[in-house]
Amino acid sequence: MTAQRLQEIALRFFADKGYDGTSLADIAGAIGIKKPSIYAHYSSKLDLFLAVADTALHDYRQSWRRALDKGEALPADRRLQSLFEEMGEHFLADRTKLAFWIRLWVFPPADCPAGVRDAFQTLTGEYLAEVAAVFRAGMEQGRLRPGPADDLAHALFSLLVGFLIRAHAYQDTDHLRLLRQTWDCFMFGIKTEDG
Amino acid sequence: MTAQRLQEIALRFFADKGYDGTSLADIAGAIGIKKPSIYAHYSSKLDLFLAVADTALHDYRQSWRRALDKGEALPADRRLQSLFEEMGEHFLADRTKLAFWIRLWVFPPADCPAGVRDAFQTLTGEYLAEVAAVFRAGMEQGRLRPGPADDLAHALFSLLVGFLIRAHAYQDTDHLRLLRQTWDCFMFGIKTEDG
DNA sequence: GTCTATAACAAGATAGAC
DNA sequence: GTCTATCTTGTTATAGAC
Repeated sequence: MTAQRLQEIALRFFADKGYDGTSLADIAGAIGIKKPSIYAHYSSKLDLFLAVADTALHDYRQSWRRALDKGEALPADRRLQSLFEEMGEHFLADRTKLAFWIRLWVFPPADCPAGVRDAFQTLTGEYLAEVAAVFRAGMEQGRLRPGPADDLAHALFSLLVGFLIRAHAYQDTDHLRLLRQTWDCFMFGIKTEDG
Repeated sequence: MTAQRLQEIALRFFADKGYDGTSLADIAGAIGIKKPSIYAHYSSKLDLFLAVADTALHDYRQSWRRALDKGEALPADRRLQSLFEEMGEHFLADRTKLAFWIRLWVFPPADCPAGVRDAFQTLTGEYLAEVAAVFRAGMEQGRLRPGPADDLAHALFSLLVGFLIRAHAYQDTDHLRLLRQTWDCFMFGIKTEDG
């Protein structure tokens, strides 16, 4: 199916050069067809982008849904760690996916319909609500410090986002080690007890 | 000076719509001149961008240089906190500056010379080295847990970046409260001592 | 479904008058 | 320094043959 190939290649270009920086000739050339042939599969450049974005949103939801389910039986603190590492490894494993995801969330194209941005925000809101629930469970179990669960969920999300963006910008270092180190800070703090 | 006005307006457009998404006609129109007049001040669109980027890089360096100096007399843990909050507040105070900074670092334009990206990386490298030194000092003073100072500096940087990008995407919530909450997690951890 | 050809337009950049 | 006019190139998109 050429439509599928088009999405794959378009994802690469949009992730790498951005929506405005990508021309349909680039995409067509990369899969060996001519530019007008794209219109047999997608009615416009934006239509192609929306198809790619839709796939990305589904993948995003699936990734945290699966990561949450995977650690369901764990105590809350271990579940959060599992979630953090699973999400980190998920995006680290595919840099193209990561770059597209960041671009879609942080700098969507100017003519991107508001519905897509809202869908992203809604998904993230659902994710944050789930994470906050795990925080509350951990506090009730006495395994996590008492605190504002919603804010803590946002803080953990910030940490994940920052880690991923740093990984996007620094392509060289040992990210898995840093992922665990970053998690340990969040878990145990950097301060000594007697400070 | 029209050249100065051009930089200010260009900064806004580049931050908001990106380099590729901004046309010289947009910029010219916003300050009330015509497109060709820009060429009396800058030899090309890229030349204008580089001028803006240069200013942004200086501002970036100055912000962490000043934040580091400001807390020089504090003990290491308080100094890190001061640094984190100063940097956070610095970028939160000017969303345009923040958006341009993120774009320049994470998704520079395709025709952006490698020198500019390298300059950014070098600046960040210097910053990370300074932060790592503060970590080491804190460990020697017994106020911070022993650990890999370089990795911890990166982790703290990730946290700041994630917080800022989250703030860029969610323009509504109370960011200063979340900034402090996020810091507390990093400082004291989320785990109870007896876990 | 893919192609050639072309329309319609926007963008960066230059020439030359004022 | 700013303008009008123009050039050139690149882009999205369509028409119509195969």
